[in-house]
Amino acid sequence: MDLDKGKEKFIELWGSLGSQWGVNRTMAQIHALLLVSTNPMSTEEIMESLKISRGNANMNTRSLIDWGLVHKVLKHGERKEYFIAESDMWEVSRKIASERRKRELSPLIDRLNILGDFKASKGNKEEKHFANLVEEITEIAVKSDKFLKKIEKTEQNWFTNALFKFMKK
Amino acid sequence: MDLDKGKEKFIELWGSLGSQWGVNRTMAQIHALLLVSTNPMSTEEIMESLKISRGNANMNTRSLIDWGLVHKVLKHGERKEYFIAESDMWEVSRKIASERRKRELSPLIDRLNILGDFKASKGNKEEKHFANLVEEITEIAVKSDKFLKKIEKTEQNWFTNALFKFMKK
DNA sequence: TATTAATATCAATTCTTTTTGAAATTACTT
DNA sequence: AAGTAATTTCAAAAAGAATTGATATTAATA
Repeated sequence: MDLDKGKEKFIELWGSLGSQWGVNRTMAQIHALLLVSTNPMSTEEIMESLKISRGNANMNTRSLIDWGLVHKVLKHGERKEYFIAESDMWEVSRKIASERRKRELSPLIDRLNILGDFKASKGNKEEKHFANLVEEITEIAVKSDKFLKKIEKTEQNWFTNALFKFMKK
Repeated sequence: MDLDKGKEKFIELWGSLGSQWGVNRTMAQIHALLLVSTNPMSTEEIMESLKISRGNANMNTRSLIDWGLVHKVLKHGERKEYFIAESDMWEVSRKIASERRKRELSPLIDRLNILGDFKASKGNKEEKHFANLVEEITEIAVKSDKFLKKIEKTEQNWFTNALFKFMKK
């Protein structure tokens, strides 16, 4: 497989994966495109490469910036903005974990706490069952949240080592 | 908040969450309904409770069974099938992790390996960059895969304890 | 083996999400 | 401050995903 073919396949792969980590196809494709590119790209170049509209390119590039996965680069003497992707993949994983925690886990915990008002009234079997369910889910959500927060703060090597030990048994 | 209102809120919450873990709204709602219910429910009852069509109820109930999150229950002397949800939430988490690993991580690794043929030809800067990227992603995917496999096999208490220690620092 | 009661299927429809592209806005440059 | 080159916005269109419901299939009973 030659380089261009490889890049193309990679963009395709990353795009189809996007939905798995909470991102639409175009956003994932732009990300992939910038990941494989060795130099910053302009909106025009992104549009051209992926055959997408200006609006689409603009919106999704900005989303990637919001996620912290892509950065603006200004070229000396040029008016146009260029974009470059964070290419340390451990850092990328951290950013995605962080963003999803904020967007998904935190609101979940808030909403579970509302249902948790139930804990007080452990009356009949039905109520116990429900209270217990909410409690268990809350516990898992809170633990996951802590776990991800930890990852966010952790050094790459420390983390991989710890994980490795952990997996050894 | 009274019990029925609580259950209703829970079903709504779980349904809206579904897409985050790779499942459609109805599938998540049926799951929630069976989780809060203290006794097995028939397709009719599910249709009625959630106000959904027979086809929809049937397809999504079967998906839940495929995921291992719901089981068929046969009532003595009755022709109808009833459904019940696995209600130990740690077990539920494990099943979801397991299923997603199989559906998402494994195929990803396969596809990355194809791109990885590149590793051999570390020629110019461009090729190095790309080979390196694919390698890093593969490494993360393989580590995650191992991690999830480990969780699949692990006892609940052992796992939570280990995770707890791990998070302590 | 005919009847009936249930489950499963899938083309058509509805609902949701993404994408387009033209117009509005912003911000350099002369 | 007028002109130009870029970015941003957003209503409408297209694409994609989920749902319906009528029909087909399966399997239990008489």
